[in-house]
Amino acid sequence: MHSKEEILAAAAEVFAHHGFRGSTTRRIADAAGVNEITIFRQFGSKEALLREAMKHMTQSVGLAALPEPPVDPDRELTEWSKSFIEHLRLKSSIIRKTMSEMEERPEMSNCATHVPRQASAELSSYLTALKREGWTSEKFQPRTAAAMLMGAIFADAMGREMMPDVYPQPEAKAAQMYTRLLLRAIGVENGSRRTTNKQTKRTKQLSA
Amino acid sequence: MHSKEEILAAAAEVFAHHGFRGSTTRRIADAAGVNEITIFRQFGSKEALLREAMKHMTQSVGLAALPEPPVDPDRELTEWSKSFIEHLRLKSSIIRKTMSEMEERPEMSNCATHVPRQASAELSSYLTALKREGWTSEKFQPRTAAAMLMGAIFADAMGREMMPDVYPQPEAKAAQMYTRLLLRAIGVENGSRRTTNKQTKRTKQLSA
DNA sequence: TGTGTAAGTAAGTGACTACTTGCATTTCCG
DNA sequence: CGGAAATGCAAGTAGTCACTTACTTACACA
Repeated sequence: MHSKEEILAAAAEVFAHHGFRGSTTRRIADAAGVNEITIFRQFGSKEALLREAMKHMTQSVGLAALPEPPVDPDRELTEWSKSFIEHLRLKSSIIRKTMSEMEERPEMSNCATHVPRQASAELSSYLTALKREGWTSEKFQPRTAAAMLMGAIFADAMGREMMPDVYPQPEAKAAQMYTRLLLRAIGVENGSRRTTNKQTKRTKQLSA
Repeated sequence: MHSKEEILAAAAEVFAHHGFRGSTTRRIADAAGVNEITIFRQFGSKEALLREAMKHMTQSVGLAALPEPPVDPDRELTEWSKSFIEHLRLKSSIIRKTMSEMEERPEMSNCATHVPRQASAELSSYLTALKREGWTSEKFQPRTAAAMLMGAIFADAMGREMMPDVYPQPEAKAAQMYTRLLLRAIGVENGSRRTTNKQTKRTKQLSA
């Protein structure tokens, strides 16, 4: 009974280091401190185990929330970016493996898209709110701006280890620097609102 | 003799689809229309073959050049971004595989970092030139801005296939949209220079 | 005390892997 | 034409892979 969780954790760990083909049932069993047979009795096959391990892992992810409506865009977005980059860095190995496996094992990576999809939706709606509430002075598509910030953060988290000289220093400030650039791109400055009377009816109702 | 090139091409193709462990010598030989033994006689081992295939492939990459000094930043940067994203999309499979293999086979991915490193260096120096020549109105670190644009483009090229709804539409305009956002972030507008007397001595000499 | 269930041990199956050996065939070039 | 180099074919080696079978041990619970 206790072994099921351990096997799932071990499978995720081994997969992160060696990919699907490198995740032999022997290695997973050793990592879990369990007999190889137990794996087959509990999960039926290597593929079923790794599928379940994937599902199990994506459930326990929590991202910093973005407030609705925005109050302090610079602070809020920076915090969000930091928590996002931290998450990506922690899981960078497993993300790289999953991405490389997506053509041969689409079900696995489909389940892995859940976190970035949700992050993208939240960020997009936050940027839409910024626009609606009059914080921005430039025209932009929220989805494009969101993809740009998330893309910069993603690439940093994936590539810095391999090419440290390409990414900004210090590593700890990178999320903040990308966030500042994005805010300037959409015309948000100094934490002050451009206009205050741009709220929609719905928003007025909500804040009333 | 003629088979050597075909084997290298086939190896790259198979590696792009199946990764290192999935690139069996049998599969590569079949893809190249060659007997499996020929591979061992020509390259000695599977690892040596894939190493050579990697080197062979990275040599034939050409990126759009960025002029020095900048003349029309919007046009030039957009063209550069387009050629960069096109290159990444063409090679997205092999890039994903190489990235996922970097922990287990560092030599291979070290050779793969050559293109992005060079692109980063060129873009950074172009952005530095923009600053020096007075095109920009905002403070920024060239390397950070370069990482942001390249990161957005990279993430788009890697992830759009898996999550099309997260990235801007239409696909063909994505590079341009990221470029515009970056130019606004660093304060370049309308193709007009902010100041004209900010040139350094060296630049004046060159233009004389 | 007896029974069911989860776990372990030992051994093995067939398929696939990288790689080798020995020999026949083709291709090219002087 | 002659000889060397490149390539193909058949067979095989030693190892690993996922997965199975048959049997044993440990423990919970009634």
